[in-house]
Amino acid sequence: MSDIIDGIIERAENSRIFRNKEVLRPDYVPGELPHREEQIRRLGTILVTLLRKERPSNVFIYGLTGTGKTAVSKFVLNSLHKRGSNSFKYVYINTRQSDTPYRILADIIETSGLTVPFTGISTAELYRRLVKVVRQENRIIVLVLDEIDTVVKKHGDEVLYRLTRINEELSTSKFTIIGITNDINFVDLLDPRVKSSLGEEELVFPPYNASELEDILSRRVREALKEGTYSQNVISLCAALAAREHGDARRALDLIRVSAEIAERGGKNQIAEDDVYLARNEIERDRVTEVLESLPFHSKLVLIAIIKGLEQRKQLITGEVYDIYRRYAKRLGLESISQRRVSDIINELDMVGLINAKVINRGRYGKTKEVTITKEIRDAVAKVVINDEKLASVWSG
DNA sequence: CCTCCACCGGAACTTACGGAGT
DNA sequence: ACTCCGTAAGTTCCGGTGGAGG
Repeated sequence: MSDIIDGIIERAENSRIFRNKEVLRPDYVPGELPHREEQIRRLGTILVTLLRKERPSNVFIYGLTGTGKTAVSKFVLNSLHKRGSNSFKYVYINTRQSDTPYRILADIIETSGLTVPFTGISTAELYRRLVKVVRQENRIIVLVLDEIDTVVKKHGDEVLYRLTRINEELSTSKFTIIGITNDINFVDLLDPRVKSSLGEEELVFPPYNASELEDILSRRVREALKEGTYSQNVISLCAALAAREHGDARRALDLIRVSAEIAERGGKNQIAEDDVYLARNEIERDRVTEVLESLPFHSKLVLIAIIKGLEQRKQLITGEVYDIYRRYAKRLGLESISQRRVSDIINELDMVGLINAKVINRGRYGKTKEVTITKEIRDAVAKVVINDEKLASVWSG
């Protein structure tokens, strides 16, 4: 057994291309963040008061995915923590993973070493426990809520309101909240009280342009890959492809990492431009696979109905999707879901980026949603679907 | 200018489940 | 044993609604 692992490690150590793969992973916080100096300075200025044990203002951070919001926040907080670890503690929570008030509270409490039952206890009780825990901490707690828009969209802003109000129940311990969002319009959903309290300070992260991305990649790659394994053309290509996606640095890093993996698997010593294109497809396929597997059965069936329907017609509307879905469900001997639910599923599929759905008005012929899908995703779905017996039978039959 | 289609989408409720507290 | 709780998936009910066609 262990020799299998040894073999893998050995091969990893003897990599032809990688020097340190970690550096290219999305959650890696680099020692330098080029082109984000301004944001670092501003966030740092807001948060230095932590070292004097004073509560900093709450901060709101806007910016699209892969513009360095999370990295800068972690970077600044880590740096300050090194200089005064007793004066504050910080808790990072991604609200995409912890997407309910209950989970958020549980996560905060758990950072103090206590365990909280997964379920069974009321949220109100959790607030009580939180206050108790925080009181014992006796220092400032910086709460970083990443992708804060996802909770608010699902569960409203009450959690935020209550968290900002916790300060009033405390004497020595204080909460500071850093809210990170990539949806700029999201503040409009907030209660004015929450809005003003949370937005004491605001920071905007603009997207990187192609040359900035190229610079970022070049620096990272120097650490991550061995010399002579990559050309400037390959870097430029990754940067250009990522720049097309609104300047997403995460995407650029993924591209170069997967390109390197592909080159390595092919036994090559150098990354070619073709590897980058292959990487792009592979990333897409992996994403689709992951999303698809986490979907409930009926959602998958609706997706197949959409794909199959689009093979017949140029465009599809909700009613047509529902009809096709119903036929499939019947063929499988399953009870159908309501059209209302299918409408929601279409929205969900749109949200995770598997399809495009947009509401259209066809005057006399009603208001509905028009659904489309890209060829890449259709192909990726086709490859995943054959692993499920039921789905495969519908797919081919 | 009005009608009316084919849905949209909010809200409240249901069911099934795993677990807590007492 | 019994009651209470959150989550996930789904249902029922129902008030909108943009614009082509009369």
